[in-house]
Amino acid sequence: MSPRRRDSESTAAARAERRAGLLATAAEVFASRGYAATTVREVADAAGILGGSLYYHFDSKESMVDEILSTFLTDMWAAYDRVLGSGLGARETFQELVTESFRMIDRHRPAVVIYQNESKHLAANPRFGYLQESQRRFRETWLAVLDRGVLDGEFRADLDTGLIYRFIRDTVWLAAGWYRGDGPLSAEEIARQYIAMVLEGILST
Amino acid sequence: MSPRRRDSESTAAARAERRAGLLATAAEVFASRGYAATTVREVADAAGILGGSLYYHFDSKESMVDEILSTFLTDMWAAYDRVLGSGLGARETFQELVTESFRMIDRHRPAVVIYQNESKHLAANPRFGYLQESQRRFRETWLAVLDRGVLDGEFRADLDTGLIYRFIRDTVWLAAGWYRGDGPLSAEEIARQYIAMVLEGILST
Amino acid sequence: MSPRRRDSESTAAARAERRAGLLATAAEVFASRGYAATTVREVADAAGILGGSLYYHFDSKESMVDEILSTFLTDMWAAYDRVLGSGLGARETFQELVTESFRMIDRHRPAVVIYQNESKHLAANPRFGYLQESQRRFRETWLAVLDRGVLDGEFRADLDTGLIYRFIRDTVWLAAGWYRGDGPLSAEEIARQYIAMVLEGILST
Amino acid sequence: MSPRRRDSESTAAARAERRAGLLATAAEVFASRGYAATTVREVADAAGILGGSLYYHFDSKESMVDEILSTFLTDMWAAYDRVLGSGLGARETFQELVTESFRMIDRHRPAVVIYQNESKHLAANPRFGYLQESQRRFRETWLAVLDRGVLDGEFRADLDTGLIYRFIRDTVWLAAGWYRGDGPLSAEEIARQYIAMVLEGILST
DNA sequence: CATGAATGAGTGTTCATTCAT
DNA sequence: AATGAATGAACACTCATTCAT
Repeated sequence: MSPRRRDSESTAAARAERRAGLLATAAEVFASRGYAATTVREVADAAGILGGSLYYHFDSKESMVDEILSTFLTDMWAAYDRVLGSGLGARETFQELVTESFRMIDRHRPAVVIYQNESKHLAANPRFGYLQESQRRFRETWLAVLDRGVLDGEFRADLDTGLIYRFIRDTVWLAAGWYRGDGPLSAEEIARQYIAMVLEGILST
Repeated sequence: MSPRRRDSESTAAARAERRAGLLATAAEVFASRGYAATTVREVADAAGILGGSLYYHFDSKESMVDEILSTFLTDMWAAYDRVLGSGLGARETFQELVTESFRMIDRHRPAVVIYQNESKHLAANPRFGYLQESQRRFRETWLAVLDRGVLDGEFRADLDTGLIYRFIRDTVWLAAGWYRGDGPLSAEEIARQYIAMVLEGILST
Repeated sequence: MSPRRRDSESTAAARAERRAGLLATAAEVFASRGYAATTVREVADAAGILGGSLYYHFDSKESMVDEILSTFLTDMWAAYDRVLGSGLGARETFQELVTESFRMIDRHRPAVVIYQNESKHLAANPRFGYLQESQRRFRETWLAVLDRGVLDGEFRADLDTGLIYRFIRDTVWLAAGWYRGDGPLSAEEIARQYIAMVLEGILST
Repeated sequence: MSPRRRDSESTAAARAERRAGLLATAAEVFASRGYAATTVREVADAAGILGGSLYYHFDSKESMVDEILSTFLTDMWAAYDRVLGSGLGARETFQELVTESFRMIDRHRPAVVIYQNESKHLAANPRFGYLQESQRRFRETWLAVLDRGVLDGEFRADLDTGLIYRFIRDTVWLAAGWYRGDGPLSAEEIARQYIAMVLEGILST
């Protein structure tokens, strides 16, 4: 490795690190104020620079959310695919997917909040076509798990799986709105309680 | 009734009807595009008038959401209070509250969507202080039902009621995002399935 | 006089009276809030009718000021012409013109205030060409009186009459800004004090 | 002085200079068109930039007049206080205050015009409370000078000082409406003539 | 005569974005 | 990398004016 190469690598790495830091800041602000309601200046203020300076790092405000959301979704699908590829039964797959979802909230909380609040509006933009694609796949995945569970006799036969899917999807991601990483409950603990509720119900037996 | 009174009544009624119609239009647009992202001109376009004309009927964009949300909340609390005052046990109260919630979604769908998406940001404005108050009361009400159910032995003793409350709150209102009054499922049918899931779980027994 | 004519006369008279009443109201509002800053609705509110209703009586907001100002100026020039045609000397003419000016303030206070505050801006509009014409004649008249007074030896020979004219013009009309018809001083009393100051100075002798 | 300090000083100075230049332009436009009737775009046009660009330098149209007027008043009171603190008699104080006033017109002509035309309306806004305070002090100052002059026997005993004060106030500031710095008369020359008129009258002796 | 609803041009202001330095 | 000044389109809102009733 020549010093020259060393330099260009370290500057490229430094640049990537700066981008990531700025994106983390932006995600936090977008999540708390809402993407549309957040001004570029607010993001810049939070990062300690001037509004115009952000444009050295990013093409536009839109490209910031874009990167935030796609990073999160890539990570999420990697985790989901790991679960789906491990040959578990419906019930165990259910448990693992829920658990991974809460872990995602733990790791990407601002991104999940943005995803939950803004993806419906953003999806109208062709640039964010992958959001619709991801939602389609998400639905497909969950329905398959639920349907197989019914078929295998693990889940109740009278379930409207389309309906149950919607309830699950909504609750899982909305937890990002109130989850605090520093609170008393770990992501795994929350997942356990949630799984217990959905699998066994809240009635005493 | 003199003709005079008749006239003033009918014009007052006509005015109220026009307001209500415009508010319904505004609610629809706010719900689908988001309050902040919706321009006054878009609302006016949807109503078939010009932007400025809305200001003959309303003071501001803000006063429109205000009226939309407070009308919904007033109606909702009337229904909730009817249930809470009828002396039912925890489990039946739970069922009735959930059912009423889905009926609200049926009757006030756009308002519920707005409430769900925007109330966090709007609540920062003193004018919308009633949103925080309503949320506080909502939480109090549901926690009381859940806690009593645990105490009475109707609900499982190991529930983290604070956590369950959050899950219920999220799912119930988020259903407004996908519910269609003209779809195959009535509000009562959706409520029944939801109640079954939460009370008994999705496992086969 | 036929009853027919009587009717049309009385309605014409009633209409003229209504106009005059509305104009008096408008003048008051224009004077206190400023012409540009006053909305048509404010004038209508003060008159106890709705904004649009004013347009039954007047073509436009502009035509209201127009009528207010031209009525005042017509009255003023009639009084000035009476003085100028009575063959008085420079000093007595001076005294009489000042006295008439203060009487004008007494009778047309709101109009004078509007004239003072707005005529400079209105004069740019061709419709108000008579304002410039009136100002020209006003200057001519006063300069003639001052110059004759100097020539006749009644006024000091070292006066810059152009300068003195401006001072007089400004003070005389500006008095409309603070004069109250119901205050302790009559228009004639104020005129006397003003004349004494300008003619003899404020030094003790 | 390090280059660093040099830089930050020169940019801060450049910024202040730009502000001052824009304010001078704004004052000119406000004075000639009237504050309310002037649009922000007109100010910007006069400055050779676009409407929105003004908001990089100023918070609002209001904050521009605010700065214009308060700068003028601060300067004026500094000059007045210098005169009042120099232990002169009533007559000489009178002469010096008048002279300083005309010098103010010379230096702050547009600001004086705005002050004269708009302060009555602006004073209704709490932000401009200092206008009322300044007017109160102005009146107090002049009345004290006139009253002392009467007491000391320098001014005529039969003066209604309240009335004379109003005349003086009006004329002095209204001169800003016609004074041209490049005209034939200097501020001091105008002051001399004005003082002569008020002190000794215009009658020949 | 007056109302009530609407128009449409224009106002102050915001904000994502650009670019010379 | 970042600044600071500017752009220009868009926004919420205002208001003189119109007109059917």
